[in-house]
Amino acid sequence: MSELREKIIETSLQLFSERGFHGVTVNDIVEHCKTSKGGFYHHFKSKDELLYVIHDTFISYVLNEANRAKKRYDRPIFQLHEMLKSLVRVYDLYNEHIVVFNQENKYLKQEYEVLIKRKRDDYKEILKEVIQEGQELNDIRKELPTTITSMSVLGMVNWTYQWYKKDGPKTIDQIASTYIDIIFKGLLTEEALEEYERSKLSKELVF
Amino acid sequence: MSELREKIIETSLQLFSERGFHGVTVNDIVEHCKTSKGGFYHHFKSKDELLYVIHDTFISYVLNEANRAKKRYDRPIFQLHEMLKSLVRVYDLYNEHIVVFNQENKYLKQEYEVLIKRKRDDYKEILKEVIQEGQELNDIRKELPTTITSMSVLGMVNWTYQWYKKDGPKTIDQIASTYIDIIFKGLLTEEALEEYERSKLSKELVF
DNA sequence: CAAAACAGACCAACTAGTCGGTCTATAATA
DNA sequence: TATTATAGACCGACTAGTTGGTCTGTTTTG
Repeated sequence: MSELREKIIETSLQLFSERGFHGVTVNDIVEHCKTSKGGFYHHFKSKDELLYVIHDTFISYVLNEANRAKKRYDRPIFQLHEMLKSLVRVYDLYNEHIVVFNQENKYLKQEYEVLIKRKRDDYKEILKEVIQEGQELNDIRKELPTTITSMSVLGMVNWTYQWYKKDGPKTIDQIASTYIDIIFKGLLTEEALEEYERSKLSKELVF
Repeated sequence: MSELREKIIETSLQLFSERGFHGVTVNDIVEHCKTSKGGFYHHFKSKDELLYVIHDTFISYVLNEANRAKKRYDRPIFQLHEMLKSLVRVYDLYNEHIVVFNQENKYLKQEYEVLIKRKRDDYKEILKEVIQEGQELNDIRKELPTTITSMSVLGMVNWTYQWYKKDGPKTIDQIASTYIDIIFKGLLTEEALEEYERSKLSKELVF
């Protein structure tokens, strides 16, 4: 990987997350990088491609994490636990990517938008499946509508991009465990919740 | 209120929510309205002011609803119940406003941004207070960190703008009651939850 | 008739993207 | 080894097009 290419991504990540995609010109980026238009367009076809690269980096990462979570555990609620943990922990790795991802996705050019949408939909589908399977096992309350429930969970976690700061008063793991606490108490059946509490004590699940 | 002014707002609401603020030009708006630049700038100082008006309409409405909820009930968890209900029900009234509000707030010019931020912060503060008071009364679990909890709740509800469609398979009241179900089971203490269930049966709280 | 409402030609500023060219490093050649 | 050839990385002045906003009228209204 080229050094300049990485520097352009880092810089635009910071600028985009502060001022938004349309609040930053290509000139702004190259000035901050101490490079030139030529340097920029040598590495990227367009400003839109740069936006796509940022989107793809993040969504590919969490999608991969979700698939690993599904493989690592066989019980849906533990898969869910792992998915939530990784989805929140990403904030310490890709905070700015996430801000841009959630803020600017409407501005992706169609050719890129379809690629991102596919992965985004894949992620949603995995989450929905996990919840549905949890319901079939009577671990998750059957009276909850599956789709709304999965969007609730996703919303709660994804909203983090609006307020999370790395140097804030709470660590990302504290935030994650609060989310998981609320979600598991909210979704699980009494029996499953008791079992989950026991497995926490026995350190079967490490945080 | 001028008729053209309303038409401009309606039109831009639709266009902004589809293509984003920067994906719509003033010319696009006036063409759709069958009016002219003169017409537009007679009613708005700038495109930015129009964006502000859209933001303010929505946030002022929900802020007002929150204050009414606080007055109507004296017990925090009932205030919370009412706040959530109104915050979700707004989707059938201001769906497009909300999409724009959540998508384009970064592009508000500073003079407008401070005004919106104040109201937004007011709303968050009310929600946080309600949850804190609920904790003091032992209605809401004391082990939950107040701030993260209130942001969780807000996130879950606010994320709705990402997927809700008026003509979708679920009514807004079904969605609201699912949210409330999950949140109340997630946040309330056992005793408070039992009481809440009883008051639902006795129709003390109507949905 | 005066003031408000609207029309639309026009402008100045800005922006993404281009293109001919340079510079450096490594490989091929003699 | 000395020289030439080639390729990739990068430069920056320039362009073509777009956009928000203005300004001078004209029409409508009370």
